[in-house]
Amino acid sequence: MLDIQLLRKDLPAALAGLKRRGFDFDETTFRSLEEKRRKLQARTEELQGKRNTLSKQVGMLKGKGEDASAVLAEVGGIGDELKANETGLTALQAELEAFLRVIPNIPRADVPDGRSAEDNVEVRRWGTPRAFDFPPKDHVDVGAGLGLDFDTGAKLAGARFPVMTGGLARLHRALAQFMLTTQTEEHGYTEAYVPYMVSAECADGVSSLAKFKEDLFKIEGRDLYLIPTAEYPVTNFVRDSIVDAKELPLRYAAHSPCFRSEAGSYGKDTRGMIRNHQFDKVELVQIVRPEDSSGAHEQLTAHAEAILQKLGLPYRVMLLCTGDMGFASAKTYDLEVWLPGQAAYREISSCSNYEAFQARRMQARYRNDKGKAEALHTVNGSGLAVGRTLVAVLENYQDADGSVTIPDALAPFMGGVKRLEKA
RNA sequence: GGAGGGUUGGCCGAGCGGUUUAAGGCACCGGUCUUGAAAACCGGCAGGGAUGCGAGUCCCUCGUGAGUUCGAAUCUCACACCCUCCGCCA
Repeated sequence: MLDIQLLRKDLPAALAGLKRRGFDFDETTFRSLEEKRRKLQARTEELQGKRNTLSKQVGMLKGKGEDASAVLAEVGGIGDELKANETGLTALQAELEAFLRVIPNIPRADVPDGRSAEDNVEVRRWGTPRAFDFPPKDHVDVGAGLGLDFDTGAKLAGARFPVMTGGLARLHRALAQFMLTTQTEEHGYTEAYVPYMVSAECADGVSSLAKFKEDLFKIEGRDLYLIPTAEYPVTNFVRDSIVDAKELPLRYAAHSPCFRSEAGSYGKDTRGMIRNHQFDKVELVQIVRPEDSSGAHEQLTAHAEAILQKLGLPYRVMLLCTGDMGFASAKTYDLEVWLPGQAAYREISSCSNYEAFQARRMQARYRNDKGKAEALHTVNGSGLAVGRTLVAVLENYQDADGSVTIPDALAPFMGGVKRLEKA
């Protein structure tokens, strides 16, 4: 959520920022709501003040045993108008709040303008794609003989649910373990185990539930949603609280399954494990002072990159343009891993700085040096998406005979298994 | 599923219709004292909002929402959440 003070004090600046990402801000509605609110609030507070003053007089008169009927008659006349004003004001404020909560974040100045992924900017590249002396297969074909089974997944739950068995399932587990261990032991994150469902309130704290409800799986009859990423529960650790500045920065790494309805992506990436309803991810979350978020964002991105480097997977870092960023983000880097089967770089991690946008939505604050409660900044990113990393390993480490060599970094987690071979 | 208890500021905790503009303590900040620190003492200290150049003034908030009342943390109703015990159960 944007700072309403910013909209009140410098609307043109906010509008310019929103325009960069192609958001059509309804200025007429906003100005009209604000004007109505201002007038109604002033009148309501005036009446409330009057009622409070007179009621206190009643108490004083009665305390002294004097007659209060004149004051009672006066205050009685306020009742109806006050009631109507209060009701109207509450409704108006709710309307304003709802209006504000569907406005996206303003991009940072260093985010390039653009309309779509075409306009994203490559920041750096790591590794050299391997030269194959045979035509590399994609992960579906490589995995077919190794325990990757979409037919069984479809029988159990429908399309976009993978089943893995044997060494492949082990590799999947090893990847998650490797990521979590690296992030906690080498990069200083605190491991977190979290609920895989969150309330509507939490969901609306990290993104806009009103806007993106269709992307989530809802639990029938309950105010609970399956999490699309561990960012949802972890970021909400600080919801409705004022964190002691001494505790900052907070840094958490959480491994969880992620559930996404993928509504609107029909026909996209229907093959394989690129886009599924359920996948695992190790998520990195940093909760920091405002002045530290930019540095934390770079650092967290490097922490995600470290996983790809240790696995020897070539990748590039893309700075997303204004038109391709997520709703809540002020700046986002995507990591794209090289997939020989597609001969393309594909997203495997997304690292964003939300600045105070999420913190304001969830009332997450800290006490600054002046002793005032101030909105925190939140930064997060995948470190990494486990399913897509498995895809990258299968495709990059495949051999001509259909087997897959296990990257050295995974050795401690594979119990001596060095290669996955067809049964 | 059944029974009971609870929800007050950053934290703990008093308060059960009008000297509560929410006592007191802890934490935190500033000061006195001290070689320095601790202790002690003195002072400050909830959040959000309206308005004003400003000093300030005012409004809202005691889990949430309704209700009673001139006036509600306090009384009534509904709901949510937490805790304890019983049952069931990985």
